[in-house]
Amino acid sequence: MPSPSSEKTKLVDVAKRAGCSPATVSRVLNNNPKVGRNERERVLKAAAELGYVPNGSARALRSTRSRLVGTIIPTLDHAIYAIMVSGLQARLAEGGVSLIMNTSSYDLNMEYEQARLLVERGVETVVLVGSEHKSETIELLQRDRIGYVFTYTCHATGDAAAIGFDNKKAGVTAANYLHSLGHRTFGMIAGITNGNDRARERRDGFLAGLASLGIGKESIGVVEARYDLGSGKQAMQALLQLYPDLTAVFCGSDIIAAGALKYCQSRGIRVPEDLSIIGFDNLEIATLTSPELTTLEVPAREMGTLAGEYALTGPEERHLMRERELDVRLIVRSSSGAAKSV
Amino acid sequence: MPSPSSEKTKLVDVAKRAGCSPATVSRVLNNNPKVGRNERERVLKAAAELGYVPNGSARALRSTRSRLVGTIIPTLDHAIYAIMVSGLQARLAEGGVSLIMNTSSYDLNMEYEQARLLVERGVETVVLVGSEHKSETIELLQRDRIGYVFTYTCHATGDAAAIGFDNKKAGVTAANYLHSLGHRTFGMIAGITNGNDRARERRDGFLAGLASLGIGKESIGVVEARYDLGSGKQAMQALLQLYPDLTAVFCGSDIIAAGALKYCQSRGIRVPEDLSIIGFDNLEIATLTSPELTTLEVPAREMGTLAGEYALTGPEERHLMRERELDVRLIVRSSSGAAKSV
DNA sequence: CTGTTAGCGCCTTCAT
DNA sequence: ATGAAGGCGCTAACAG
Repeated sequence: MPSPSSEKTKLVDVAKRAGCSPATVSRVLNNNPKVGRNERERVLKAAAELGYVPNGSARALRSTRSRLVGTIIPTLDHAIYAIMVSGLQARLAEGGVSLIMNTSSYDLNMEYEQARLLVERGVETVVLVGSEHKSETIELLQRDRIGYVFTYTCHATGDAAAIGFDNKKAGVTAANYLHSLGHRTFGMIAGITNGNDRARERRDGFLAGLASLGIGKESIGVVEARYDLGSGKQAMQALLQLYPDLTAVFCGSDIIAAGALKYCQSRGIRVPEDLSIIGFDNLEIATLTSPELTTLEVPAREMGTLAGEYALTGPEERHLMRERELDVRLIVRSSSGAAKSV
Repeated sequence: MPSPSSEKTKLVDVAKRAGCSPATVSRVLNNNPKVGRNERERVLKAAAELGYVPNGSARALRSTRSRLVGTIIPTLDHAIYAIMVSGLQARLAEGGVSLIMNTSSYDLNMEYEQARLLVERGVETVVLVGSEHKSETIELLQRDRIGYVFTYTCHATGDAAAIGFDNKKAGVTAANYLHSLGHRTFGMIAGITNGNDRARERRDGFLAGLASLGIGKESIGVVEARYDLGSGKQAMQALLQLYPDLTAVFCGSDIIAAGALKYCQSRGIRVPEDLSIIGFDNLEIATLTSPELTTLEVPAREMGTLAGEYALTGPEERHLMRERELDVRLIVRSSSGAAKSV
């Protein structure tokens, strides 16, 4: 026989020590109100003395409540997602729920695989980014009656809830702002739009906004870039090569904008005198560059917190939180300015 | 076509459809080699047709293999941790293991609570930051024979493995570098050292390095700051107020350095002409500032990847990876320069 | 190679 | 308000 101290203590052990039945211990642990005060205290004491830690798997198996939530984000390398997850995790922890975190590398097939894993782990809710997903992913979730929320978008579809903002509207805001500064020739460095509805909608919103201001396609150049500094630089170079006349550039993220800015500085293009650049996200980096970046603020942490709130809300009351649109504020700093008068 | 039946399909259902016993299905699912090719294919086909997803809780309960790993980091808001987690998650995903992520807000008591939750979830390994933890936390893990790894440090203690770097050595490197530039009066903006062995060791290493170069305490000023831009600014202000003569400042992180730099710019202090500033981490932001930051590169992603590797390694072979010291490289950019000759 | 048997630790009726 | 008993879905023995 191994020494008794090396065996994991289980619920029965607590029951023995407290001199009651396993059922009573279980009730105490689950805050079942109909347990006498004496019993309750004896159980709690026994559990503490034994250093009892319940077995989550057994609990989940028996009760079908796993107290697990999953999230699949494109990447943790970009603060915009890390911060959302930060808010999500913090809120879930308050409710005693654990978060399983996965990344998809912006690949919807990979997202599906990760979703399968989450279902296997028995998560009760899945927090997704954007509203574009493989139909298999959605079907998988629906089949197992797992709740799911889209973030970074406010379009709820099917059983999904959505907690986010209107990317299209944000694009329009950027268009209006730059146009109001007198600009008439525009560039956009969008994120990769393939499989990314947020990037696509931002771009479409920007184009639609400009169109309704009477700006024709011939006055707008669009390129795409990955979300990193180097890609931002390259994209800016490509953009200026194709459209040398533009005086204002809207970037799909602050990282891209920072890269674009760096390129301009390396070529002696003055920002904002020669060229206005605005970003998207309002991350900490937006205030690190010189000039500081004008940008659109994305409520990343709040989306996470609210998604956590959603996950902690019982299935009955969830429908009340089906769609939540948060504001995207324009933050004016010094990377944007009036167009040079002709 | 998965049948639209509302009941969740379980292993027995797959067995029935494949015309074999549950045990065989289980074997196939677990890649047990002694299953005939025909059987295996029939099972796989049946599982796919039914859209079968195994129940992780039941598996974990029965087999004591949860395929779950947990991590507790101070915060996700700083890229240095987000990137480590990114590497960790990516490696674990390759092995079909899920990651439960928790944050402690640099609070060791909170870390303990989160550790309890992880134990409850049945994680097989816990990835921690630093080597300073409550004894209760360590005991908890040891009692349940859960493997644990320290990161951002290379001091393995007790049952812990360590995958990281030598913070003290890094501090010495900073001291040597700045001294070699001719500086003789130094400042340091350390991270909050309370409950943070990494911050403490960096500071101690810096001081020790200077001491062995013959620099007396009276020529060194030290303040502490939280890891954000604003705190960096304030700390720089405080430091210069207390020690107006210093010509070189070592910051505990790039964020702090960026804040310090911003403060200098706002006061017309030229960097590096009047003052050299160096950071720590080599995050993307280090190249966003003007001038770009000289800094010490922390192998954040690699630590995560290796910690994942450790977690995927069987208990028998783990001892081979008990201590792993990675290099911290000095990255010289333009925020540091020679001391003004007197 | 494949099937049968017996639980893993807990919660949840159903009794009392 | 408490106890007794059964089984959640799966896998590890053991047979054959």
